[in-house]
Amino acid sequence: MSTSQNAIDRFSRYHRQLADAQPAHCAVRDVLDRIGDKWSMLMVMELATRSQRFSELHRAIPDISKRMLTQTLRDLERDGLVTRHVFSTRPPTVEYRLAALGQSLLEPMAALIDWADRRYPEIHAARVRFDDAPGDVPR
Amino acid sequence: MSTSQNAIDRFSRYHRQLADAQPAHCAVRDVLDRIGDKWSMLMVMELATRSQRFSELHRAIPDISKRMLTQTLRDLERDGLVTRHVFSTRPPTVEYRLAALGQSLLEPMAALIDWADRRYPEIHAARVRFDDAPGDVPR
DNA sequence: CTGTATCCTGCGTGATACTG
DNA sequence: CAGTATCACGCAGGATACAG
Repeated sequence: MSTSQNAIDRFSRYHRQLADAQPAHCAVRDVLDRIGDKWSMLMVMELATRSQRFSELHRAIPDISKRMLTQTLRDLERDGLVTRHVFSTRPPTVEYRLAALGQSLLEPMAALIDWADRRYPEIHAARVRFDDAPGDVPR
Repeated sequence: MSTSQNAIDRFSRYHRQLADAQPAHCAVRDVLDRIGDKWSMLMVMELATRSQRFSELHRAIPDISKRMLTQTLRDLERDGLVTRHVFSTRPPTVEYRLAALGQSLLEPMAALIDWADRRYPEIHAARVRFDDAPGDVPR
């Protein structure tokens, strides 16, 4: 729990700043926002398997629009998690690779995914229990 | 890297299902969505410090509306991450506690937050570099 | 093949007022 | 104190057409 404690403390400090109405830009919030967006982590995981081209990625993740594919890749590139390599062929070839920074994200991400996978039965059970609870709507 | 590999494999399987146009409900996607929402993780971290009442939480996280505070707590309760304890006083007292399931999320969350904190300088630098790059807008 | 440019919609969220 | 009920809105994200 000692490793969690640091994180918690950082959050507390951040919240205290907010309470004092200070702008308080928070690195964690920033990263959480990225984690949170619909496609970024999916993309990182996909590129963890191997470097891939634009259309390969599109095939790998079929339910993303080209618009979002482009935008997500651009954001990841901007943050230094992914690198973009253009080959001057006709038609053009563009390959996306996971940068070292992106690689380093894999470990903590995997920890979270393992948690999700292991705990999902419990979460699901809790949901069923909650939804079946008497006095469902009235509070 | 062996621990990441399992997670990656699970994602690949998930994507393959999607590619075959199967419904493919994914536990990971489910959990990522929760991580992604604006307040859930903030709340879990806050409750990790200590159990708190509704208004204490509101003071601790000043920039959340009562509406979202209620909703987030309800969702967390539904998922079994948080428990809700009502005391029949006047006026009513309600205390929210982190359930065991919620506690178990702390470790992987902390790993991610540590990553965010440690890597933020690199990310920030990458952004500056990207934004200052020549041929900024034209692609 | 690898994108961009528009247009459009829904949903997550905030603001405000009300209640037991 | 601990919520609910309503309204209102921005913007993330989808669909489609076009371009180098």
